[in-house]
Amino acid sequence: MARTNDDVAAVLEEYADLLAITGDEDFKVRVYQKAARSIGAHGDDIAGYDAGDLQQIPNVGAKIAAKVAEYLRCGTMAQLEQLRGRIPAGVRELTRIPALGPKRAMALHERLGVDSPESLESAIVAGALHGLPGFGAKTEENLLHGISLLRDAGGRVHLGVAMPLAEDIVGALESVRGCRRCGYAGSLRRMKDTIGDIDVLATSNRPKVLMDAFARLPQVTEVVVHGDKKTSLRTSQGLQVDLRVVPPDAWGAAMQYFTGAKAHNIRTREIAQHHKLKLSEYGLFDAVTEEKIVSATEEEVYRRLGLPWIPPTLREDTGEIQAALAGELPELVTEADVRGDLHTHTDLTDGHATIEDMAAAAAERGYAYYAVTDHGPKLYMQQMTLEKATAQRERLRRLDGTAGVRLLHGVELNIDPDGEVDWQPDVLAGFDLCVASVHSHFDLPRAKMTRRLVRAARNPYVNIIGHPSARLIGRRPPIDVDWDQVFQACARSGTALEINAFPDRLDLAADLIRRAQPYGVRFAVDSDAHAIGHLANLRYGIGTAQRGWLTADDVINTWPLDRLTAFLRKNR
DNA sequence: GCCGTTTTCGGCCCGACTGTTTTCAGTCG
Repeated sequence: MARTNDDVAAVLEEYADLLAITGDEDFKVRVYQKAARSIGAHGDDIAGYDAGDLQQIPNVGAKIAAKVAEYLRCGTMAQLEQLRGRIPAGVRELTRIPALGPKRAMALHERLGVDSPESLESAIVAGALHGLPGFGAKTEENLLHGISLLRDAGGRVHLGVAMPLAEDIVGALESVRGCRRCGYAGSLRRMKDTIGDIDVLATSNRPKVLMDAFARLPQVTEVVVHGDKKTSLRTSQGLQVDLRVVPPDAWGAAMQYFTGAKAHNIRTREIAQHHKLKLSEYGLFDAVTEEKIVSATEEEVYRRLGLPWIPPTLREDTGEIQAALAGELPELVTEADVRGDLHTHTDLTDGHATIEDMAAAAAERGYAYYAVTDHGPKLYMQQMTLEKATAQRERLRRLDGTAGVRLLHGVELNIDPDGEVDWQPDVLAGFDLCVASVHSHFDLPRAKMTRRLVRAARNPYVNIIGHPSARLIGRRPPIDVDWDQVFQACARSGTALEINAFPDRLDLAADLIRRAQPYGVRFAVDSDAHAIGHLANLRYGIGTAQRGWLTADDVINTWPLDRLTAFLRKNR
């Protein structure tokens, strides 16, 4: 969450990796990994913590607390430096090669002096691995392949890439004979903003038929592993897709198992252990008799662990287990709660559809209200003028009410570097709502950037800050802002923060949403649609809102129109 | 190295697949 926590988590992970490489005991490695996760997930910034405070964090004992306190004080830890001295950074890099872990990375380093993926490649080509125990011909081949994969690693993709691919694959598998149920799990079901691989789950009594069909899908470029229960393949985008097939009555247990983040699963399995139970993808079993207790549905599995069903979007081990135990899980906002979209475009500026077509599509989606918010004149290439905006308003008023949708006339203003927007108050007052967004000058220093957003939020006519961090996933980092100041300003002035549902934005991001919510900030989950097809992206925004633990009450476009219009008047 | 609703000692999440093994270690998720 907070920056310091991430730094410390990364340092502890590095320490754990180096311990594993040096062959230290497994449980010790796991303990540092566990502590790293706990600190990474810890709600408060630990920057000012002393060793005593640190020990209050789960899985942080006296020894780790001392090391972290040392790191907070000096910027490093003596013991980490010691390991770094023994193990070149390139050796840790070796473990990023698929199928090469700490043990064999160390063997390569000790026996052959290999200290980077590049030097491993040379060693293999030179035949230096011949005769090295545990490294046969097939392994050499796999390592060379792994190094080339690492070199042009596509990395993670956003939801807009992963979701359609997963839905295509699920659709194809559902039509295979013998397939009972099929669905995606993993980070995709959790609606994480980026996806490293796609996990697909199916039930069948004839797994082999399904596995073979999976391996023959047209998107496949490489079959990585191929078994009866698990098959992994790589697609042309370089994305790995795993298919797991379990017996039909294990659907719930398997879904539970393959949906949660690793940390969430470890927590649930630990809870099972405490109850003298064993939890796996096949079910919840009595640890002693091995007798199966439940497996058919996720609800049963959670219930038997003493927990309510936990929505997939919360399964990150960032407090949801404690909340579930305390009966304090939020009632998350869902797509069904949404009554309208408050940020959309038409072909008057950079949209692709007419105002009539967009409004009809909004009606089709069952919205009660719908805002058209084309760009203001300060985004010069859009050639907007006050005359055009006025003409659009008249056209929209004539359409208003058709098919039962209340049409709102809005605008997406541009926030300039000083926090000023396109028009003066007399013009802004003519709009039903104003979205204001940053579209340029992304590199201002933090203080200036913060002042810019705070000023925009305090503008009595600005109702929503659009895509607040201006990030583009994988292409542009978020702007540097003191978010707490912005959250405070938004809460006080009655300005909502947008959760822009465009899959390469998902902005505000879930961790910042969760930080903003306690300030009393309201949110608008908007599609920012530039075409009819984009309206359906809203689901990604809702997933992000859920990951930020939001309820429908936190989201202004779930409100009835009268409550929304009261909010839009701000305190004017 | 951490932790405790059988434990202050003795445990530590679980299972699948591959490759090099002749029964299993290493890796992955």
